[in-house]
Parts: sequence; structure tokens; C-alpha cells
Amino acid sequence: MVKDESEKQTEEKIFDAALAVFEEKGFDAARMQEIADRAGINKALLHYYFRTKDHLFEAVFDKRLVLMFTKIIGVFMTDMPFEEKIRVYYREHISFFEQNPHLPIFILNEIARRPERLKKLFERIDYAQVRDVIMKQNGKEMAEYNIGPEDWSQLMITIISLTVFPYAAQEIIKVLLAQLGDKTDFNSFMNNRKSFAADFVINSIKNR
Amino acid sequence: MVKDESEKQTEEKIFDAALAVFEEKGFDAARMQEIADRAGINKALLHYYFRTKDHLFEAVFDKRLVLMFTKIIGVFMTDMPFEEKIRVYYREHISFFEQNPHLPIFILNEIARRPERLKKLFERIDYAQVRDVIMKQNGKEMAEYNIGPEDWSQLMITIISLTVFPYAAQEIIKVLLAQLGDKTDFNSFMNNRKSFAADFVINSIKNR
DNA sequence: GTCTATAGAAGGATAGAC
DNA sequence: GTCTATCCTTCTATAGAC
Repeated sequence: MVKDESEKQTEEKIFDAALAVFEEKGFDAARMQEIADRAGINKALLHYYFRTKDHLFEAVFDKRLVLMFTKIIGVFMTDMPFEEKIRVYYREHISFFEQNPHLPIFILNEIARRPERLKKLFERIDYAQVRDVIMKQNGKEMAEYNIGPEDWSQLMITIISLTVFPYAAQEIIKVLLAQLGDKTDFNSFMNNRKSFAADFVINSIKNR
Repeated sequence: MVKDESEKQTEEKIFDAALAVFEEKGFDAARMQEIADRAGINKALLHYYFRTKDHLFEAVFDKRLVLMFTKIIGVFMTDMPFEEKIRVYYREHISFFEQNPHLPIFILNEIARRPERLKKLFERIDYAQVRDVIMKQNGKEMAEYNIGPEDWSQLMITIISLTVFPYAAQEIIKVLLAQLGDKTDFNSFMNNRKSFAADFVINSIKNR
């Protein structure tokens, strides 16, 4: 059941405000005062619930990291035919980022600045199991497409690049589209990208 | 002529130190004290030469932004056949990032946090001219490959994604490669990527 | 041009009343 | 649980001597 803003418990209000501020400003520029203001409470209460800025950040970041990771690998753990997987992946992935446009740069930057923040992810996700399922669900088709194990990582990173990068670079792309006199704005650019990227990948692997 | 560290003029030493610190920590976490220490001078002198932290950052950032932009579009302004362009692009681009591995996340993050930082770029680069040269050098082949103007931006962003994203996400990729028990480290992964990415793109556009 | 010393502001964190 | 008031540290920036 979705709670009304006024009914939300304090801890939840703090968490939501922190999420917004950290994602918008990044850890280093985020201010406890601003989080308190947006949550409609005072600074002292932040520390009562989460002790330190680091603790509060960690709570927020872990949740976002798991969400992003899950969204990315989810499709590849299903048993659809690979071609369909690709199409579903780009449709769902871009739709998700339309709702969370600042998530990619937030995750990428915070990990780049402090790589140890990644460790927590692997305490919460059984990576070996994920890998086994992905291999089981995709291995046969990879072989049919003539993609050897040494190129699996390359292909996965390639597929992911095509959606994550444009969101991470969205401010640049907005300017470029404007300079081109393009009538498409960023959102329709990304909407077109659902099919463009899928076609691009499928065409490529069919033609090896 | 390359100057020895001890011969470098003060302003140059400050600039180099600032470049290193800003790129490593980001604007918000960078400290004037650390820049002064690395430059081997004191804080007051930083302000004597660059007045404020913002000014110093701007000097550094503009230079890096122009460098990155130039490196990316350079190849596409030559008159090589498109297929050769793609191969040269990935070879040179990845070699460049091997020397500047933190440049992508630095540029992407600082622009995401304050998009107005992009404006300076277009005061220093004649974008209309760049666009015209690129169109002239690639338009005919695009048509042959059956890529209409509405997909030019999509293709360009796609090509760029394949190298910039892996560097922006390098800490994640390093962990994944390790978890996979892969014998390849990140650098050889990117070295393999020179040909993988080129083949991937070429296969795709030949198969439309 | 370069230094030491310090002003002045901001931010994270805590004490203590209610 | 929640608030006000405040401590303490850190950081940018400047004043002023040499």
C-alpha cells in the first residue's frame, strides 16, 4: 500500500529525501541540512536515525546499486530466445531509466571515487549463481552465434554501454541535439533508441 | 621542449597539480590544500595565480574537455573509408584512454552536476563547421550503408558508447573480470576491445 | 612572487531540554 | 522522538610581512 506523504514514518521520509539529494548532488556536495529540509525535519534527527552522513549514504547507495544491478541482469536470466531478450532488454531498460535518469551517473561516479563501495553488492548478491544462470540461459545460443566465451564479457559490456552511456552523458547529448537543429529532444532520442539499439546488436551478432 | 619538474614555472606547476587532484577527486572533494602540497607551494599562492577554486577548476576543466572532444571527433573529420575510420578510431581512442583512464568519468560527472560547464566548449569550437565537415566526409557512405540522417546521432552515440562507458565503469568491470575468474585484466580487456568493437560496429552496419 | 597567519563561513555532529 | 543551541573542525579566501 502506498503511503501518503503525511503518513510516512520519519525514517522513510529521511531516506527518500537523502536519496533525492545524494543522487542529485553526489556524496561530496550533498548537505545534511538540505536533506533535513526536504524531509521536513531538522539535522539532529538525521543523526538520531542514521548516526553519520556516511551511514545514511550507504543505506541509500546500496539500495540503488542493487536496483540497478538487478534491472540490468534480470532479462538475461530468463529463458527467452536471445533475440527477444535483446528487444525486451532495451525496451524495459530505457523505460526504467526514463523514470530514473540520474541513476547511471550517480552509480558510476560514486564507485569511481570509492571503488570499495562495490564490495557490499557482492555480500548481497550471489554472483556465482547469477553467472551460472546466465551461462545456462545463453550459452547455447552464444555458440550458435559463434561467440566464444572469451567474447562474452565484451558482448555484455557492449549491450549495456548502449543505454547506460547515453544517460550518463545526457546533458552533452541534449546540447548536441539542440545544436543539430534536431527536432527530437533527449527523451524521444532515447525512445527511438529502444529499437535502434536492439537492431544494431542483433544485426551485428547475426553477421559474424 | 619538455621542462624538468624543477624548472617548471609556478603557474604550470599549479595547473598540473590541480589537474591531477580535480580529476582524481572531482571538484567537490578536491582541496586547495592538497593542490598546493602537490605543487610544492602554499595555498595563498594558488589564489594569487587563479583567484578562486572555481577559476582554477575552470582552467583545468576546459582544457580537458576540449582534449576529449577533439580526440573523439578527430577521426571522423578525415577522409578515410568509413570502415577504416572505425578501426582507426577504436585503436587510437582506446590507446588515448589507456593514458587517461579517469578522463571519461571526470568529464561526465562534472557536466552532469553542472551542465552550464559545457557552454565554454562551444565558445571555443565552431560546432557548425565540425558538423559540416563530418557530414561531408561521411554522408555518402552513410547513405550507402542505408543509414538515414535520423539515425546519424544514434550511430555516433553508439560508436562512442563502446569505449567511453567501459572506462567510466572500469572499477565495476575490474571486479566482474576478477569474479569471472578471467585471466584477462582490465587493460587487456580494453586492448581486445579495439578489434572487438570495430568488428561489432562494422558487422552491424553492413547487415542492415 | 612567495610566505605566515588568520579571518570568516559552512558543515557534521552532539548535548540537553521537552 | 523531536527540537534548539552550540561545539569543533575544515575549508576557501585574504591581509600583510618579506
